Amino acid sequence: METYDPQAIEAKWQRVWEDERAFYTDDPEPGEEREKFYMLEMLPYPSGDLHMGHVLNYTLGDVLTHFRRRHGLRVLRPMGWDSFGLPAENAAIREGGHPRQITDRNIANIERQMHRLGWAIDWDRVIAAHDPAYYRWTQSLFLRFFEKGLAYRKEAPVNWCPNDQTVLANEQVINGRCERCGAVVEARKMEQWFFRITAYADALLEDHKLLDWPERTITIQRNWIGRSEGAELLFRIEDLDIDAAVFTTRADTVFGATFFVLAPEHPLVDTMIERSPHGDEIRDYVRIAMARRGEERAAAEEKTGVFTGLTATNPATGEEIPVWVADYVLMEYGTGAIMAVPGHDERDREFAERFGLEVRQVVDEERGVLIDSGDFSERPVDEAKRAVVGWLASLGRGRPAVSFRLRDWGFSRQRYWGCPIPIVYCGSCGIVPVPDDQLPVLLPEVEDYRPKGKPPLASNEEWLNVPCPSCGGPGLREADTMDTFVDSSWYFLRYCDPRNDDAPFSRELVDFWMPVDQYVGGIDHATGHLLYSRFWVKVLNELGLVGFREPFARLFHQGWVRQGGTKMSKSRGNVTAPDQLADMYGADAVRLYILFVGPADQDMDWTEEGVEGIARFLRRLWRIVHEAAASGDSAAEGPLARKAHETIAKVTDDIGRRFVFNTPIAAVMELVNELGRDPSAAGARFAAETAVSLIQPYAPHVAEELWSALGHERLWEQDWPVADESQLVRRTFELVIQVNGRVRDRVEASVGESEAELVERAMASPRVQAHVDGKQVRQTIVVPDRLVNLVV
RNA sequence: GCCGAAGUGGCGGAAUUGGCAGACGCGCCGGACUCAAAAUCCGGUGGGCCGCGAGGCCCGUGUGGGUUCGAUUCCCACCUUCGGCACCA
Repeated sequence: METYDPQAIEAKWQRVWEDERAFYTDDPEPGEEREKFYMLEMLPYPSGDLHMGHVLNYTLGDVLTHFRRRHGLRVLRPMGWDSFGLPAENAAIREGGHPRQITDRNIANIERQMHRLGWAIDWDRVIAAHDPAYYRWTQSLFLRFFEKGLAYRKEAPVNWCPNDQTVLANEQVINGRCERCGAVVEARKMEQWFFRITAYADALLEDHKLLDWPERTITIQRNWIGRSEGAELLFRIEDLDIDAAVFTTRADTVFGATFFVLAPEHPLVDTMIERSPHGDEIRDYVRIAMARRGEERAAAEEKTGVFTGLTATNPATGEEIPVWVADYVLMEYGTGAIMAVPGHDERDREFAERFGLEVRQVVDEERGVLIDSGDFSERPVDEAKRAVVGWLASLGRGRPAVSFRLRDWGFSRQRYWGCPIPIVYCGSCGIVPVPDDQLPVLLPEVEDYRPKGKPPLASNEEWLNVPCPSCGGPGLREADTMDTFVDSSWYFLRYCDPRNDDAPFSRELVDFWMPVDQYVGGIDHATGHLLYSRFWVKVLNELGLVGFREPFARLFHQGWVRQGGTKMSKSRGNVTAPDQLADMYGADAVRLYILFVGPADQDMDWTEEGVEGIARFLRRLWRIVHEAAASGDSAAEGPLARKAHETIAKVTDDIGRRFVFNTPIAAVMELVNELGRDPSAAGARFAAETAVSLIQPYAPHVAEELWSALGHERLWEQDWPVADESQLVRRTFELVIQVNGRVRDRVEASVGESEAELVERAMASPRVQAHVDGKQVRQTIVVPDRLVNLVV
C-alpha cells in the first residue's frame, strides 16, 4: 500500500476525467429517454481568487451533480462569469490597464482554482457576460423588451457626486457621501432606462405557487412586491378645476381626512406654483426637497412641508380642507398624493401636530367601529372600508384599487464596463433601436473610464456619432450601459445552447433543459437577481421564446461563510485561500471540510481548526480500505453489511430528500470506524466499497483511487447504491424503560412484541423495580418496538 | 419600529413524526509505539454528588411559565445574537 498522496491522485483523476470528457453533457438525442436534471449555482463574479463561500457553493452543487448523475439522470452543470461590473472598472481606474484585461486575467485565475477543486463542470458551455458573443444576445433580447414597451426611458433621481461629476451606485454612497472623495451626494434627475417589471407584479406573486422555494425567500419577495388592496378616491380642487386622486387602504377613515398632501414631485405642483398666491414658497420648498435623497428624507428628524393656499373638497364630508406639499409623501407610491387622516395615521398626526392642523377621531379603536362618520357610524372597520368605497364610487368619486410597493427596474448605468444599450437618438426619428443585424453594438475603447459629467462611452466621439438606422440622418448612440443584473437575467437559458450564432438560444433546447431543477445561491439575491430573472422569463414566455413561466423550480440558499471576524483573527491569524489549503491537504479534504463543519444553509465563521480531522479521516479511510481490499471478506450479511446498508439509507435520504450535507459525512465516518475495528471481518469488503461509493460526491478523487484499489473502475458512472430493505429490518431492539418519564433501564426485546409482553419485560427489570418499589403503577405508556413508560 | 432566522458540552455541530440529549469531528486527558518528538494506533471526555468498586443519584438544550405519561422538538411571554426592510398611505 502506497501512502495517501492527495496531490498526485487528484492531478491523475482530473486528467482522466478531462480525457474522457466525464462531466461534459451532450445535447439530447431525438427521442431522449433519460430524465434530465439541470443543476445550477448562481453566476459568479470573477474576482481574482476563489474564497470559501465559493467553495461551499460549488461543492454543494457538485455533491448534487454526482448524486443525480449516479441516479442515472442526464445532468447539465455549466459554469460562467458575471464578468461585467464595477470592480473591474474601479481596478482599471486605480491601477491602470483595461477592464477587459483585468477581467480576463481574473477569469483565468479563478478558473484554474476551480479546476484544482475538481468540480464536475461542463467547461464547454462556459459563457462570459462581457464576451460579445454573449452580450450581442443580451442586446437582442433588450430589443424585444423595447418593442413590447417593456423597456422605456423616464426621468428619475440618481445619486450624484458633485465633485467627481458622476453618478454613484447605491453601494458607493456611504452615509450620504461619495465613497471615493467624501463629497456630499446629491439627488439629481436624469433620463434613464427602465424595465416595466411592475406590469408583472401580480404574475410574480401568483406564480410563487409553482415554486419549491424556501418560504422565507417567497416572503421576502412578497413583501418587496408589496401588494395592497385599497381604493382611489377623488378630491376636488376647485381653484384649479381638477380632481386629484389619492390611494388609501383606509377608505373608512375618509371622514377624518382633515388635510391633503402632495409629493413635491407631483405633476400638479407646477400648476400650483403658477396659480397659488404662495407660489414662491412652494417653489422654494420643492427645490430644497428634491435635492434631498430618499434616505435623507426618511432620516429627517421632523417632517417638513408647505401650505399651498389652496383647498380640496373632502368627497365624504364636503368640507374644504387645506392642500399641502410635503416630502413625506412619496411620488413613487400610489398616486403621489394622500388624504391625511391624523387621527389614525402616525405620520399624518406628526405632521398635523407640527403645523397645527386639525386632528379628528373617526374610529373607536377599542370597539373597532366608525364614529362621527355620517351614515357609516357604528359600522365595523372592515365592512365600512367596502361600504365607503361603494358609496363614493356611486357618486363617481372613487373606485377600488390595488397598489404595489414594487418599482420599475432602472437598469441604466453611467459606466463603462457593461453591456452597451443598442439605441440611437435621432433628431427626427427620436429613440431608434439598432436593428438586430447590426448587433452587437461593441463596447468601444475609451481613454478614461472616469465619467466627467457624462458617461465614459460618450467621450468616444467617433463611436458616439452614428447615422440614424432609420433615416440615415445624424444620430447619437446611447452612452449608458446596462446593469449587470440584465446579463444574469437570462444566462441560464444560454447555457442550454451556448454556441448558437443565430439566436440567443433555441426554443427546443431551452424547453428540454429548463427549468433549472436545482438552483443554489445566496438569499441576498431574493429581491434582485431572482426577481429579475423570473420577470424576464415571464416576458420571454409571452414572446413565445420559451415554453415555461418560471426559471428556477427548486431553490436552496447556502449560508454565508464569514471570514476575518473578530473571533477567528484572534485565534488563528490569517485565513488561508482555498487553493493554498488544497495544496496543504488536498482538494478532497477542502471539499469535505467545508460541508462537514455545519449545515450548509446556515452562516458560519470560517475556521481551519478541524480541517486536520478531515485529513486524518481521509488517511484512515485510505489505510482501512486498502486493508479491507487485501483481506476483506465479501459477505453481504452480518453486522458490518447491515451497518453499510443503514449508511446507504441515511446518506441517500440526507442528500436526496433532506438536503443536509454534513450528516452524511458523519455517517460514513461511523461506518469507517466500525470497519476499522476489523478490516478482515465478514462483510468488510462490502462495507469498504460502500464507504468509498458514498463518499464519492464529496471526495471524488480519493474515492476513485480507492475504487481502483478495490478492483473496480469508473466509480463516477456507477449507479448510486441502494439499501437492501431486508437488511434494515431489525429482529431485536433495545427497549427503553422509563419510570415517570425518566430512563431507568434498557433491555433487549424482539420486534413485534405485544404491549403486555413489553410491560412484563419492564416490570421484570430489577432497576425498574427499585424505582417502582411497591408503588401503585397508575398508567403504562407503550410505544411499540421502542419504549415503555411506567407512571407510578 | 416592522418582518424573518437562530440560541444545545471547552469548540463546530447531531438528535428527521413529541420518545435513550450530546452522533460525527475538533480540542483536551491517559496509554501504546519512540532515545525523544511528530505522525499513527488504543481508551476516556456535559456538570455535580455518593461509592474502594461494580455502579447509583441529581442537574442539564438562552430565561420564565404552560400543554403532555414524556418537550432540544408544541404553545405563551421575555432576553440575547444575526440578517432584511424601514415615512409604501
